[in-house]
Amino acid sequence: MPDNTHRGGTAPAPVGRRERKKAATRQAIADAALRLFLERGYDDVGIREIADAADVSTTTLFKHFPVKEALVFDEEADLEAGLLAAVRDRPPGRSVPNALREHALRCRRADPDGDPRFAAFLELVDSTPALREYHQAMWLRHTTALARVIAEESGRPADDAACAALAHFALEAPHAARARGDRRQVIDRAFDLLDGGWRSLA
Amino acid sequence: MPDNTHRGGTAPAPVGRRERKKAATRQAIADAALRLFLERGYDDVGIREIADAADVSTTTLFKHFPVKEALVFDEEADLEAGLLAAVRDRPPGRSVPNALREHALRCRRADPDGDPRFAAFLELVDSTPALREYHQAMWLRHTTALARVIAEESGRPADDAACAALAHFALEAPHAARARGDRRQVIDRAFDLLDGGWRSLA
DNA sequence: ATCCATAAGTGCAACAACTCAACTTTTTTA
DNA sequence: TAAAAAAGTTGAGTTGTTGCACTTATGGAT
Repeated sequence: MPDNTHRGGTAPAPVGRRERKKAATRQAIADAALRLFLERGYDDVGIREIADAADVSTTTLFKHFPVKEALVFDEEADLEAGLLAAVRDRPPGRSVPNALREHALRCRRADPDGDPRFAAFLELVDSTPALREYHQAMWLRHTTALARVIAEESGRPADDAACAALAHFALEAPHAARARGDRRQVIDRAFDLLDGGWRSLA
Repeated sequence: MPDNTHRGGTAPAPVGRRERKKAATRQAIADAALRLFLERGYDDVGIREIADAADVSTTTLFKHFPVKEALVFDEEADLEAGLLAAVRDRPPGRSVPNALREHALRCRRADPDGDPRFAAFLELVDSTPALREYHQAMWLRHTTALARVIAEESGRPADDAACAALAHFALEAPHAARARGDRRQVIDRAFDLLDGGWRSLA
């Protein structure tokens, strides 16, 4: 039995008609959802309504997305690669924590010349508690992968406790700054803390 | 109008008959809930069932507890005092991060000679994702208070960004160690990181 | 002693998110 | 071309949670 069902890592090529159609419905659902959410707010749009708008039954909807929150983070699937690359491919001389700092600052910036839909998206997530929590939980799932890369880069054992701690803290840093006026400041101090501590490790 | 409705901080004295009865029903609900949860697991006990067991309507139940998870953390209300005290009253010469480390280690230890109901409680929380998350979110609500105390103790401005970062990380440390065999190790390394970083701050 | 505003509690119906089981249609592959 | 497999539908059910209209008890003021 030839296995053409798996998509090779980053390759987004849907091969059979089947998978193309599946991807299409999925996209239709996600699009309808995001449109409605942006129009009227996350909490004021029900599942049924989204399903109707995408011309799909609610059961079908839940076959594509496990929970309501997931409808929003459809595209945000592969940020892990970028995260790990930020550590691995950092300029020589830059410490691991500093590489993570730079990535954290670069990552969630609604830069003014990008398309405004992205800004609206960030605003939506940031202003909806359920989405914030879901996103953060999603983000933390990369902890072990990040810890492993840090271990490699610093010549420590793959399951080193210090690496695990650093990884977790680095991923939590943006969350620490939430709901404060001086987001940038807090993130900077947070990584100062981590950088100093990391250096002081034997 | 005399105000006898407020309870002075830590004073658990219900004065009027009314408040006594209210506290009684609340207790009855919480007891029934915890008993059922321990018997059959959190997810396999419904709200209606708990309400029945406590001989109360579901509406009444939700007037005492905002969400299902809150039924479990009835007594765990005032841990903040202990947390802040651990920083303020630390032995002379001990750094703030180290005081927090000690508190973290002391706090969530199901010490073997305590009553086994507490151990069962910890096991329940630890094995139920919904409860873990709720508990962590609850715990993080002390961030600002902790940050303020740290600021006082270290002669920094009350809203200092570094203090906010340290406070958040300290409260996250136990969470970082979750789902790992070497909890103790990770917590220790985490606070090593914070201690080293904190010293290296100008 | 009594009256009344208020708060606790009830019953019931509803909603939203999600699940389940049985069934139809389409596509793949053997 | 037949059959295995996957996508989708339908419809009814479960669970946490809320709203509404209503009763009962309590405590303070008259």
